[in-house]
Amino acid sequence: MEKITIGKLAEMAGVGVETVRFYQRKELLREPKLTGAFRTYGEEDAQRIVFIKKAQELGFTLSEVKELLELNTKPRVTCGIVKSKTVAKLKEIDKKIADLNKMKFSLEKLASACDASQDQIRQFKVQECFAAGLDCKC
Amino acid sequence: MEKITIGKLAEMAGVGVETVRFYQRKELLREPKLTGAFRTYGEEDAQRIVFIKKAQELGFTLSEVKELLELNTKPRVTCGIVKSKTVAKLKEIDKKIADLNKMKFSLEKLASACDASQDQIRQFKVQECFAAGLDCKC
DNA sequence: CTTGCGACCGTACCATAGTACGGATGTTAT
DNA sequence: ATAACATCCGTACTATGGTACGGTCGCAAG
Repeated sequence: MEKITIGKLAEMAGVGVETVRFYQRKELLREPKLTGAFRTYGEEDAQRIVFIKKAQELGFTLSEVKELLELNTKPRVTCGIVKSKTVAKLKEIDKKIADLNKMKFSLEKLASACDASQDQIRQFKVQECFAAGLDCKC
Repeated sequence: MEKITIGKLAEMAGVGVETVRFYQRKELLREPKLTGAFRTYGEEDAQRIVFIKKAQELGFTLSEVKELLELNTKPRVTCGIVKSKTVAKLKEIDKKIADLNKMKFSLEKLASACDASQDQIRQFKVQECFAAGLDCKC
């Protein structure tokens, strides 16, 4: 079998060794079984770290990521809770997507204003466009 | 005209007074003109703060937000630069949207697994689903 | 068998993004 | 005019998410 040490794991996941230990302290990663005195990891630990980094880039904090990851580790008895938390996370995600689309729309306008007349761009104000809760009316 | 003090501005934007001063020190907000010894703001400053908060929630750091905001404040001569920076930001945004959609897809699977058989949910692993760069193949 | 690399541990330090504090001064309502 | 409140400023403190440091110990190759 694979014998993934902490150093290999960190390299696989594209993080530092200290980050792995940090995530373990924060209980984002399980404490792995020991081979002798050393921790031994599996492929799934690397996947988990990659997920954590992705989710962070999308604006989730580590404790939110923890919640996300816990959604599937709870036993069957808490199925209703998992369901409602999942639905709540889905709402958050939809909101993020909607806001990003508004931002995208505004930036696309900026890009095409750039292409067109040089006067137009002077009129264009990103913050006006994004303003009032990212509701772009310009 | 409106006479918006720092306290009113903070309230309008849903942040603390100290946060406004902090953004000024970071040059995310202009230093406003003074009415006597006190700063006087406009509606657009509140909009700008709201934009900053939104963009942060979407995973942009303050210095990235600063870049976004600077896209429209540069003079005409830098139009080409503005254009290429805008396009770069649009790519980042598209990537975020794509990742959020993958996350959404996985969570929707989790939600429906919750509804269906109780055995199914035990099989479902969010991290497997999200793994390998959020490429969900489950 | 020893030397050297990697893992072990706790602790300390760092950047980012605020938040609080405290003393001075300005403004407003009674 | 004086109390009450808001603003001014710099400085200090906080939480989050790591990153680095220094010393010890285990393992494997020469």
